[in-house]
Amino acid sequence: MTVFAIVDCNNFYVSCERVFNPSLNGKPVIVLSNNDGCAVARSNEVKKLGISMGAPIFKQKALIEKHGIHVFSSNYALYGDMSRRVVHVLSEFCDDLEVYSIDESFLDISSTRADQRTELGRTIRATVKKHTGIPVSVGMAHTKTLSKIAVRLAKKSPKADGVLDLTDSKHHDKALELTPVEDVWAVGWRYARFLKVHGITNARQLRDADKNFIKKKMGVNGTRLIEELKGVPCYPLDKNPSPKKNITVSRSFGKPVSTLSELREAVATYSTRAAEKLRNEHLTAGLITVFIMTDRFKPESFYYNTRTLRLDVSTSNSPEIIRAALTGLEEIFRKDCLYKKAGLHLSELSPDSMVQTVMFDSIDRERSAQLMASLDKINAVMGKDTLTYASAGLKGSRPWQVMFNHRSNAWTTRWDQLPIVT
DNA sequence: TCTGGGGTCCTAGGACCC
DNA sequence: TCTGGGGTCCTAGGACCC
Repeated sequence: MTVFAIVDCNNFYVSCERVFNPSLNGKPVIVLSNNDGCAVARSNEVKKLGISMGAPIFKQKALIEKHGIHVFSSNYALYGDMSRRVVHVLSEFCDDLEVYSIDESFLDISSTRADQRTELGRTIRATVKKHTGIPVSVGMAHTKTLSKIAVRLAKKSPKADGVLDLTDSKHHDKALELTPVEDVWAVGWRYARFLKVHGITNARQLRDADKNFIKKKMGVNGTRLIEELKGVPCYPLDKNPSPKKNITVSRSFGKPVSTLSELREAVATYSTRAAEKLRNEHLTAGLITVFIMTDRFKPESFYYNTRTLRLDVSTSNSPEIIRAALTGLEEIFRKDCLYKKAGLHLSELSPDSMVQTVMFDSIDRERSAQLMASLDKINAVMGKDTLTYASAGLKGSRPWQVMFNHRSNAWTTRWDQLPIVT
């Protein structure tokens, strides 16, 4: 029988900040979303104060001051790099590894002897800490869902001390009882509300609930969830994630904008980023959807619109994507609106080796591919945005640009921001 | 629910076909 | 134009994840 281990980084973004600023250890720390909007990572000290995940930060001002909470803007360059380092360490323990998210990986540890599993967990924990500075927790079980329950308890229980083996079903009743239903993987707040109304408040009750009743509300995923809680695996380890099906680039603006020219700059900038993502994945897009919206917390004046355009030939060429996006933008732009956010989705993605060209194609695809490759290379070597498109506007004169008022340094990915040992 | 961004999967319903 | 069953494809919307 398969045994999954999930390795989960504790308070990941906060831990990354602490690696490069150890004086933050033991202190309350929050990391914010883009535009410094809401809390996306909290240290244990902050969790105890009752600030929840996703809490809008402007509502927490008083608490922040009272407790001297250290607040950081998110620094994805740093977190992405630290994440790669953690995965690198894990890959030395296990070839069968699925990188599930920026701070979680599943390992197939079926070949480890039962009486050595906890020891393996401890070794993984110590090694990741030693090589990266990041504290992790480990949960083990016969299904992914149960391993998530195990890792949650591993963090909470002082006795477990960060590692919990939940393969033995004799511990299941107790563990599932200790897990509120809203903390079960695949149960969001809407399903949680529904389940509680029907008297299901913990994972044990969910496991023992009537399958058809759950299926009616939650569909096949509900059925799978119950099976997984019973120890029957429905989700295998996915070592090679299938290629992306959509690419989205969107941002809330640092300040609301009202003019078409500012929106054009923003949309051109996002288009450039989206095209880079495509090329990184060796994909091309056949469909592009552009959208703009005003402040969604002001329903009286809310405006949202999208336009979808089909590209004649599936492409990852920046200028073509910019052109299509701007065409769509002009169709949905409305005067007298204060826009808060814009973005684009790319879909109908296919490998760039399989592009179907049309007869009488006006673009020299080979040449433009070479141009894009050179551009990506220059930006990779000289720094992001060394070469950009004029339509994206000039750096420094973009009022719409995202605000990061509390950003730490990109300690590991930028030469000018390396930590200095004194 | 809740003031970010980037994803995935599932389902219901409509259009259209034979 | 309606009557019937059965199927596919597409899209929008809803739910979830981190």
